[in-house]
Parts: sequence; structure tokens; C-alpha cells
Amino acid sequence: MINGVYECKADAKGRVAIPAPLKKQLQSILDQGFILKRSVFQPCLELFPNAAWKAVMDKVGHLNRFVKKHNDFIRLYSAGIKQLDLDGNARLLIPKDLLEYSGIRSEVVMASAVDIIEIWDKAAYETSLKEGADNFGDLAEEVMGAMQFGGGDVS
Amino acid sequence: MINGVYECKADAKGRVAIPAPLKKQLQSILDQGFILKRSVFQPCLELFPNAAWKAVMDKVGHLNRFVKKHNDFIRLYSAGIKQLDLDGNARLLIPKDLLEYSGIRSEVVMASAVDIIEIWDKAAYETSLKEGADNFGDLAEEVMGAMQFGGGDVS
DNA sequence: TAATTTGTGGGGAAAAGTGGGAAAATTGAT
DNA sequence: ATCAATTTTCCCACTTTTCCCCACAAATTA
Repeated sequence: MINGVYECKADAKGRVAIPAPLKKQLQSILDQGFILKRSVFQPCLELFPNAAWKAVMDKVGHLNRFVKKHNDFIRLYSAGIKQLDLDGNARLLIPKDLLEYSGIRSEVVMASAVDIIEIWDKAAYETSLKEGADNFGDLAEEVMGAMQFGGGDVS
Repeated sequence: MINGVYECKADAKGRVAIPAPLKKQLQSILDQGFILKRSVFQPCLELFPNAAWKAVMDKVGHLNRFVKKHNDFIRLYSAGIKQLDLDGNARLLIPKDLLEYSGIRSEVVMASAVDIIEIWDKAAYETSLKEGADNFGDLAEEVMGAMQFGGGDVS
């Protein structure tokens, strides 16, 4: 479980340093490599620690390739996957095609999402938060159902 | 359960001392760390004692990120999350992005909300109280009206 | 008034972030 | 096949920020 949302910067070469607090949380698995890929729903990137990626692949591995939709899903979901290691300064080098897909130029947001990290262009991130806030109440109720927050109110 | 609303100040570095009465209530968990994050609906911050946060994450951790609404919920709810510890003087160091989001410069209000603490810029807090006061009667009736209180009536 | 607790501010060491450039590798052209 | 040109990778050094500690001011209590 990873916790933390941090702003950082990409340099002209597409290198992004992992913010220190996140780096600390990932310390034990930093050298095990990562998978970087497009997000399914949003114009952002997803960074999977290798173990988290394996967990996903376990599930994908149980799909039936003789079912066309399964086969299609596997191909589409795997599109643009890159295996990455960090450089000596714990920076990710984001490939050009993924920079373009995510719209990342300089200002970047790294946002934990349970067991992976979403990597956003800052402006795109803020936009998506603003758009989502309007009906967050309905969303929370639908997604979390009877979940008990403080006083029955998700503030 | 945390009680009380207190005013305090942020210094030029974004450090906020926890008022003594609150500190007393939290004494046993001060050293267990906190989660600080944006509130979704209001321009204020939410401070979760670690235990309270874990309770939330137990549920969020079971969501399925292949469901778009789940994915959206996670991102919206996680906005601005930071893991924090107190410094040697029991002060919180509020990160720059959260200072900006909350509009906090100097005057701060810490308001308990059941098991978390809301942290407001004082002016923003007063404004939100004024706006809320107009229809507070209706709101109270709507939220609390249907609830069964223990012995007798609520008048 | 003295003593203790609470609140406030600042300085300096250490870590993190940032950028540039050299070495290595790849590509392409002659 | 060799050399030049471009890209990629790696490493180093500088700048900025953060964190930790100490010291003082204010307020509360004895």
C-alpha cells in the first residue's frame, strides 16, 4: 500500500525524480524494476512495482485467448508497456511516446493509488479533480456503499 | 473521538503548532504519525490519525481499478495525500501544495470532526460558517431528523 | 514573582532536486 | 567496414529545500 501525492518536475530529457517520501516507501523494491504503461481510463501513466504488476498478470493470465474479447483485451491492455529501471539518482526516464500520451512537459504529479503510482501532467491532474468533485457525493455513495465515514458524511 | 475547535497560527515556513488542548486528546497517538490530505468539497485540509486512516484504506484497498468509477473515486479521495510526522515541538509542517489549496497563510482554525481534524484558513472557515448558517436548520433536520436517539425525544 | 508550559522564530547541517556533460552505444552514410 | 553524427546512458557537481535543533517570547500556574 503506497501513500502520498507529490509534485515534481520532468527535465528536458524526460527524466522525473521520484519524490523522497515515495522513494522511502518503495525503498525495498526500488531495484526490482517497474512497469510503466498508459492508464486505461485517463490520460496519465501508471507505474507498477514489479510485484504489483505480477499480481495483475496473474489475473490476466487466466483469461481465455480463444475468446476474442479476451484476446483483444490482452493486446490492448499491454499496448505501450515499458519495463523501466531507475537511473543512479532514482529518476525515471519516461519514453517519448508516453510523454506525449500523458501530456507531460514539466510539472508532474505522482499520485499513489493503492498499490501503484499514477503519473500525471499537473494541469491535467487538477482538471480531472475539478471535474470529478461535482458529483463526488454520488460517486462515493455508489462506490463505497455503506462505508462508515466519520459522521455519515464524506467531507 | 476528538472534540473542540481552536485557532492557531502558521509561521512563514508553513509550520502549525497543535493547540495544547487538542494535543492532550491526541497524546497517546501523537507519535504514530498522521495523514494530511485535501478535503474534496471544501478548501480545507483533513488530518487523520494513522489508525483512522488505516480503517479507511482497508475498504479502499479492496476496490477494483478496472472499474472506472472505482478508479475515479480513489484519485479524488486521495488528492494531496501526505504522510506526516510532528516535529520536535509538536508542529505539523504543511506542504506547499496543501497550503495553496487551503489558502492558509497565517491564521488557522483546527476543527475536530468526529475522528479527524479539519484544518482551515481562518477567513475561509468563517466564510463557510456564514454560508452554512442560513439553512443550517433545514440541514440539521434533514441529516439528523430521521435518527433514533436513545431515550425520548429531541426537542 | 518565579517557574513551568505553550507558542514562535530562525539558523545551519544534511538531504533532495536539478542540470549539464562525458562516455558509450546505435544509426546511417560513404 | 569505418567513421561521423546522433541518441542514450551514466555520473558528477551545484543549487535549493527540508529537517532538526536550539533559543527566546508569551502565557499560565503556583
